[in-house]
Amino acid sequence: MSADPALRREIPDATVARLPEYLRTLSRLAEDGVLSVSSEELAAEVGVRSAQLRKDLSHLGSYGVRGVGYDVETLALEISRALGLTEDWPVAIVGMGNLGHALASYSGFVTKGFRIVGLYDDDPALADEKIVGVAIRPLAELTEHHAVDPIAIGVIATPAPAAQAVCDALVGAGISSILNFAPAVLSVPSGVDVRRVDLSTELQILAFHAQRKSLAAGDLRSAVAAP
Amino acid sequence: MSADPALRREIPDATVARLPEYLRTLSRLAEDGVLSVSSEELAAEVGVRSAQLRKDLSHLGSYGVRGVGYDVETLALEISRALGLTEDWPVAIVGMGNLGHALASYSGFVTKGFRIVGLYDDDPALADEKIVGVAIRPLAELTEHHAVDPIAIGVIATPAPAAQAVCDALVGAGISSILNFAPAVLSVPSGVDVRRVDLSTELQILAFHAQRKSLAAGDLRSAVAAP
DNA sequence: AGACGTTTGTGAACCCATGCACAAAGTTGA
DNA sequence: TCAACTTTGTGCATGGGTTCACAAACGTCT
Repeated sequence: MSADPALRREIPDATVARLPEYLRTLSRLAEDGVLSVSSEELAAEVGVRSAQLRKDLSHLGSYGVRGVGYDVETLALEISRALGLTEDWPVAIVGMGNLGHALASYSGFVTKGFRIVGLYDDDPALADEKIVGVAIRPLAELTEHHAVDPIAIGVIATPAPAAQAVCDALVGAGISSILNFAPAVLSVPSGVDVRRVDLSTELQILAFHAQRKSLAAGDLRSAVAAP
Repeated sequence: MSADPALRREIPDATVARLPEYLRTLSRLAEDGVLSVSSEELAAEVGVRSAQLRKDLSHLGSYGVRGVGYDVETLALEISRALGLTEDWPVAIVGMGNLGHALASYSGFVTKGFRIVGLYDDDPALADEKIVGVAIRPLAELTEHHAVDPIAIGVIATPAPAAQAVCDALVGAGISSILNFAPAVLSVPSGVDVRRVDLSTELQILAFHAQRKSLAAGDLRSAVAAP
C-alpha cells in the first residue's frame, strides 16, 4: 500500500457530501450479495450521473477496473476510509427533548462509525433517565467527562435560545465538530466546524417549489399582469 | 399591485436555500424592535457576505432604500411571499416513532406557515394516541383524508425499508412535495419534489472534516485520531 | 496472440454561484 | 438648494462544479 490519496489530496466539498450516499448504497448492494458494480449501475441507484460518480471516486484514488467496474466491498471500504469511518467517533447529544430522544435512539448512530458516549440536559426531571444505556447528565459535567472520555462530535438539540450557550460550552470543552439542530446561527472561533440541520428551512424550500408548481398549473391566481 | 417579480422570475436554488435564514433573522430583529437594517448588518447576523445578500434580495425585487437599508417588516413580508408562506401549508407526517413524535411536537411547524393536519402510523399500539390535537391513523386512510382535507406536504419519518412504499402511497394520493427523513433514495415520477434530511450523512461529513483536522494537527501517519 | 467489446479515468467545455467594485439613488445637514 | 455621505443594485471577473466525450486499460473470445 502506498500513500493514501483519500487523505492527502483535497476532496471537493460537493464530493464529500455525496460519499455517504454512495457508501450507503454500496452497503445495501453488499448485503444483497452483489460483488461488482459499474459506475452506470451505481449512479442509477444513487440518482446521479455516471460521469459525476466516476469523477467523485477518482478523487479518492483509482479503485475501479476498466471494462469491469468496481468491487463493491473494496469501494465501500475505501469510501469508509476517506470519510474516516474506520474508527468509531464518540458523540455527545445536548438537549434531551423530543428531538434529543429521537436522535439518541436513532439506529443509524450506533451502526456506522459513531457511538454515543454522553447525553446532557439540565432538566432535573430527566436526571435519572437512561437511553440506550447512557445516563442523562447536567451540562456542567461535560468538561469533566470530556477529559476522561473524549468527545469528538457534539450534537445540539436544544431550543434556539439555548443553542449559543451550549455551543460555547462544547467549544470551551475542546470539541471542534458540532451538529446543530437548533434554528439559530452559531458563532464559533475558526477551526470549529458547524453543520446545521434545520427542519423548517427544508419545509420552506419545499413550500417555495410547491407554490411555483401550483402557480404554473392553475394560472388563475390574483391579478397577473400581461407581459 | 403590479406583477410579482418573486413569482415570475426564476430564483436560483442557492438563493432560495438562504431565504429562510434571512427570514428567521429578520423576524428576530423585528421582535427586538429593530425597524431597519443595512445589508452589511443583516449579512453579518446571518453569516454571509453583504454582496451575496443584496444579490439574493435583488432576485425578489427592489425593496431596499439606497443610503438607508431595508425596512425589516417589509423585507420579512416580501421574503415570506416569495417562499409562499403567506398561506398555511397543510402537512402530514407518516411514521410516528421517536422522530415522528419529535417532528409533530416541534414548535417550528405550527408557527410559520405550516399546519399539521394528519399523523399516520400502522402500529396498532399508537392507534388512539393524539399529538398536538391530531389523531394517529393507519396509512390506508391517507387517500380518503386527502380528498376531504388536502395535504400539500408529506413528511416521511419511517425506517428506511418502509420509505419507498410510504412514498408511493403519498404520491398515489396526489401529494407532490415530500420531505424524507429516512436514509433511502426515493424514486418518484417527475413533478414530485423530494428533499432529504439525513442525520448520518451529516455526521459522516463532520467526521471527514474532523479526520482532516486531526491528521493536519498531529501528523502521525496511520495513527488513530485519539491523542 | 490478437482483435473486439466494455468501462474507467480525465481533459476540456459549459454553467452556475460567489465576490468585487462602482455608478445610481437616496438621505442629511448647512 | 446643493454638496457630502451612505447604501443599494448590478455588470464583470473569478472559481468550482457538472457534463461531455474520448483515449487508455482491462477482460474475453476465437
